[in-house]
Amino acid sequence: MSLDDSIGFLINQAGRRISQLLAQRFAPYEVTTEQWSVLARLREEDGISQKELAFRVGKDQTNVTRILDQLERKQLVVRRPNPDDRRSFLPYVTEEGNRVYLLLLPIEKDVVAEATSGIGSEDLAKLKELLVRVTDNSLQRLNL
Amino acid sequence: MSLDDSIGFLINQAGRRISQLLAQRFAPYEVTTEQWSVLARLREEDGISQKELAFRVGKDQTNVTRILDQLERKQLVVRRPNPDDRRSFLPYVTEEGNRVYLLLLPIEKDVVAEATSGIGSEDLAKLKELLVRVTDNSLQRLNL
DNA sequence: TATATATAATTGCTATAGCATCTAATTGCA
DNA sequence: TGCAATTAGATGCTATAGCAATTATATATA
Repeated sequence: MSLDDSIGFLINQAGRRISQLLAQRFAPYEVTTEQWSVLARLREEDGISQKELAFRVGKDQTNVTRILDQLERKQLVVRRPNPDDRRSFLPYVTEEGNRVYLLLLPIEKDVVAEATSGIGSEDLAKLKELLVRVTDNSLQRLNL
Repeated sequence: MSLDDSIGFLINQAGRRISQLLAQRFAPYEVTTEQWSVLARLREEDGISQKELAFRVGKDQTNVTRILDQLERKQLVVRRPNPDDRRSFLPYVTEEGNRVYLLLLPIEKDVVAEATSGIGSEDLAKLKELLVRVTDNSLQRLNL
């Protein structure tokens, strides 16, 4: 029994490598892969709470706070007060954020295509399905 | 097209969740999941260089240096000078490291079993194969 | 053999991950 | 209504990820 038989290890290794590749391609634009994922999610559902956003990107609320700090510093996102709850801020993608998103989108697509080259569309669908399953199984047993 | 269609996102999300679950189970033993992976790999091939070890765990050499610092602090690993190259140190698992490894092994197996529950052995094999493919594809295109 | 080049490991830096804790605001219930 | 419990977000802390630069040693080549 080797480390290479551990699904946990294999998933994280694949994740590190594909993120590293994406990070290299994103580097000229000074946007990290995680900032990208938050920006992308936010573009799909603007104006949700940070807590909700954290859930939607599968990240800790603490991290989302800090990633939003970075995105706001770069003026890709703005936080506006939530009129219904004065504890809460709602993040929105700015014009510039939208522009950067559209600029990076094809780069991300390329990297995904390269990382999955040689994998048929059926296998790709299977891979996604199994990853979601692992995510859900883990989430279910997590003490959150 | 949503973030949820991105293999990169899905892999990293699954990786975060399963690591988080494993981290919760490892917490009482004060060993992190990444320390675990280095310890496990080192147990398979003692006495290789840190550079080689880094490659074998799919991590940056810098990180391996620091993870080894942690493992050495906990006396689970010792670094001995490489007699053939005075720039180099060779890490070895200690008795205590071996003991801790054997203690954590069944916990890791449990977590993997839980995270993959409902996935048949054929699909599991497929998942591993596809993850290795993604890793290799990404590695190939990385500027290292 | 002298010197330039390359290499192993470390250190410094920024960003992410996640836990515990804090503050301010909201909700629940006596 | 009034106060306790809960919640949203932020902050502090440690560990990991990866890049750039540093130090010490090895290797290659003029």
